[in-house]
Amino acid sequence: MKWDDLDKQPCSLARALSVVGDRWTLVILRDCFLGVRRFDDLEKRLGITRHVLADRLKKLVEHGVLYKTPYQQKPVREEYRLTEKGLALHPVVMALVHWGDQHMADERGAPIVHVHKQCGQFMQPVTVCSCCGEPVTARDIRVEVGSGWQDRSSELIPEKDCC
Amino acid sequence: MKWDDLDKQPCSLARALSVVGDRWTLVILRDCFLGVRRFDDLEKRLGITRHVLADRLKKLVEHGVLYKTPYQQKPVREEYRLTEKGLALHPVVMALVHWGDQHMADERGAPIVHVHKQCGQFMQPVTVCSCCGEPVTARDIRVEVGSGWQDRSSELIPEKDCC
DNA sequence: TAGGTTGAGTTCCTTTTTGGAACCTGTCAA
DNA sequence: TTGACAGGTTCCAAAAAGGAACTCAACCTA
Repeated sequence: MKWDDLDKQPCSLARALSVVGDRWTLVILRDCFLGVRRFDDLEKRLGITRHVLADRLKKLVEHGVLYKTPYQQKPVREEYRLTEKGLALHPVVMALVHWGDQHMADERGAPIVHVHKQCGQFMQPVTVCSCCGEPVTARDIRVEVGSGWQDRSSELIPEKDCC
Repeated sequence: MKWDDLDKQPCSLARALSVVGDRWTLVILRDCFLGVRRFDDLEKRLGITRHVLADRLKKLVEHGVLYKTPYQQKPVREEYRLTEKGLALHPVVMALVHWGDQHMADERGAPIVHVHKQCGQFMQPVTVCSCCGEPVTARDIRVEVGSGWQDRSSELIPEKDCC
């Protein structure tokens, strides 16, 4: 299967990855979450080549994850900012950063820490159930077919558990 | 910057993406979380080419995300299973699926739904603060330098907020 | 007013990665 | 003896990424 066909699968993860699943996109979005907004700043910080950066930004704008807005006239200069759809990716970024902190950090520990403005404490992201509020892990979840399912591939959910 | 240098950055997201940030890895891991374990099953379900699949599985084993374990002798056949490090990626997968459900689904809704075994309800993942337990969004977080920081690039955290 | 700088890209060419198909290796079953 | 199965490897063409140079319009500076 070609990568561009991934978003046609009946799978939300595949659809999400068709937007953010390439080599550079989430690194770009990390910087957007840190407040970086300009093409040149992104290029300097990321060490990405300019035409890949231009391409990724265009796609993110097309997908409604970022939007361009002018910050000066004459000459017109535009910056990229997160839309609500883009801001909604924050749990993804936090989850990845947390996994990196836990499993990929060196002996010095986390390079960046997060402060929760409301409670003022250093925090890690915890994933909880929207119904009962308890923390969930892979072992606590069972998967079922939902309304968006097309039964043309009825074998898509195996019987086995992940562990 | 080359992709292979990404894990040398003082950034947990970059380090995480050096493992799971390519086009196919998270799709493979999605199937692992669904209980798919064998090379052939992965190939059939994913539509990935065999040598990319072999390469990604090898890398995931090298990084300790999956492990190989024999399920028969003569001939030896091995399957791939998630390690604890791999299971710890579940919040990442859940966050991506949830974002896909919310922002990339068609009119039919989510193809797959999750049941929380403990409470028996359909659930969505919610990211909360590890200290106060309140839900957190991008706007609720402030970033600070942590112990793993190397100050060779002191400009890495801009002053601006993300929105 | 000539020359340099800035921001945001494009273009061109080379190197790496994918996609797609075919091939290989043990074992078992017909 | 042939074929199937599982789990790969090998080969080649096509697509994507890396790297450097070029563009363009407006501004700054001497």
